[in-house]
Amino acid sequence: MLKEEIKKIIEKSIKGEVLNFSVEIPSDKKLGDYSTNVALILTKKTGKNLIEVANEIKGKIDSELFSKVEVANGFINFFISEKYLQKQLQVILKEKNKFGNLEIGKKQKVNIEFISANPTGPLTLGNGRGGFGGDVLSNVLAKAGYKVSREYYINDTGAQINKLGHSVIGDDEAVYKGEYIDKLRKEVKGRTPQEIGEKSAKIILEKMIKPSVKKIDIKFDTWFSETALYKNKEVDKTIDELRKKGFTYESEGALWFKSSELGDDKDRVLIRADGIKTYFASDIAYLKNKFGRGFNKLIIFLGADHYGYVARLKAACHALGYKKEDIDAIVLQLVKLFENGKEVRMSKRTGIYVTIDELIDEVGLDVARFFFLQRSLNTHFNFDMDLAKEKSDKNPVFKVQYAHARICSIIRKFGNFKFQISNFKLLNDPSELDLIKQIIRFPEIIEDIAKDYQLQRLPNYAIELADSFHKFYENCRVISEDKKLTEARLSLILAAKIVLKNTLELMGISTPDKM
RNA sequence: GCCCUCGUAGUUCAAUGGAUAGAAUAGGAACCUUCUAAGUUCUAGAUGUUGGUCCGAUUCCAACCGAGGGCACCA
Repeated sequence: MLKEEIKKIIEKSIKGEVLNFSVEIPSDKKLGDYSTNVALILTKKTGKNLIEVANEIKGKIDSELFSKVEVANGFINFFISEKYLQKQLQVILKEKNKFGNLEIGKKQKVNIEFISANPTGPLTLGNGRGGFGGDVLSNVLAKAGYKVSREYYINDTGAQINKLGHSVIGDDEAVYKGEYIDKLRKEVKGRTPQEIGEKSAKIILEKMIKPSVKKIDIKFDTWFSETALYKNKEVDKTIDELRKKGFTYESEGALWFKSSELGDDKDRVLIRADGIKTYFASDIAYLKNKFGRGFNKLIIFLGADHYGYVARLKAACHALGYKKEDIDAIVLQLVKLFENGKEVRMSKRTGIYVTIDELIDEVGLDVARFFFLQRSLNTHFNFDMDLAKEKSDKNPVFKVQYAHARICSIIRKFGNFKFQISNFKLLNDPSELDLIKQIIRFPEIIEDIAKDYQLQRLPNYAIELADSFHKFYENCRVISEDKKLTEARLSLILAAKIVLKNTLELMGISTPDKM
């Protein structure tokens, strides 16, 4: 990666100094393609004159990578040489859809658990947010060299299921409402609320949740049932282990976990006084089960309303002898629903919600994915269906897809060709070089997301890449009388196509050949 | 009361402590005889408040104001 290479060159020129400097892309193109603050940091440490230090470092930098190195305002700015950029095209055309594959994951096994909505009703907007996030993060981590497994945890036993049973029966303990409950009432027969609840949960999972998951194009490797943890006695075994290790105590008839000793703000009940095990008990067993399957890292998507869970999960993790750092909890803020400018409280219990299916039917999957992914997961999200519908035709995803379609159209028109590396030196129009600069950023985007999970980098990058292509398209005609130039430009747009496709596919968005 | 998240153009969102705060939409003005105008070019417009740290703060710290969430023998 270019950024890494530049960093190494700088480190060489300041040998002996260990500094936490950065290399970044400046906001203004006039300030170079990449820039470093190393002189500012070094000056602060040594107290020497800034300009002198910067020039001294600049003097030691000698690389074919740069056409120009400048000192300005204490920053050292690098201008990438045309030769280097032209050479990169070859790399992309050779690697094709493998371009951007990284090895930072070192094939470590990662388990990503997301959605995991209770089987008590349809998937809603919030589940969509988590669903797209989990799916795309999985894609990115896989690209970064991790072995990724997608998992959906089904809470198919316990209090919620009992309440579902009551709701289907329609007695005074009913909590869930909606058409699907009325439908289940006609279909499901059973002796007890528990039995009816369990049967209903199965139907909801198979007939509602799984089809919705398929509709938003997510494939889970594992659908993990909570009931299985009880059947295999894993919950009991886990509680025993905690007991033996001295992390539990009895009080007022209940069994408690000493989570407060491990970073949580209070202790938590594992077995209630009435003998019923809490969800937390099975969640610990589930945690142990996941580590037991050999995962090096667990990523868990949680809604903000489950935020309090993070501390106790980490406490449990520690108690069982695993490292807290091996669990990454991603908390996503809730989606608020607006209608006609007013907030409407979403709740499965009141029957007021927007389902995933409705969203996809209204705006389409590509728009929905792009729309959700553009927002950071920890920002509060106000969703207005009318507004979303109105704006969906103007969603920037189309601009990105359009760039891909335009490229396909040109290639269709010209037909097959073989690229000649020697022709790449003809690519020296500013818009051509800009496009190459955008294209080669792709691996850096993957790396950044793999590190900080900020998925919105992906749609943002996609827009910038598409913009660069469209500008190139306006400035340079691909198919012309000049055979060599035509071939060079065809090579360029082919490389752009590869990266556009890679980017869109990571987001789970289609790549149309025609629009 | 304690804890977490958020507050940026009219609107919806970006911005590893960096230079003139970016996009997209909505507004104003241009560009199709030329590989797709779902595009391009120009224009106007924003960091809740008050302090602090720093050469430099949207970013870190403190307080305040506003919004959401969490602090159960609920999930």
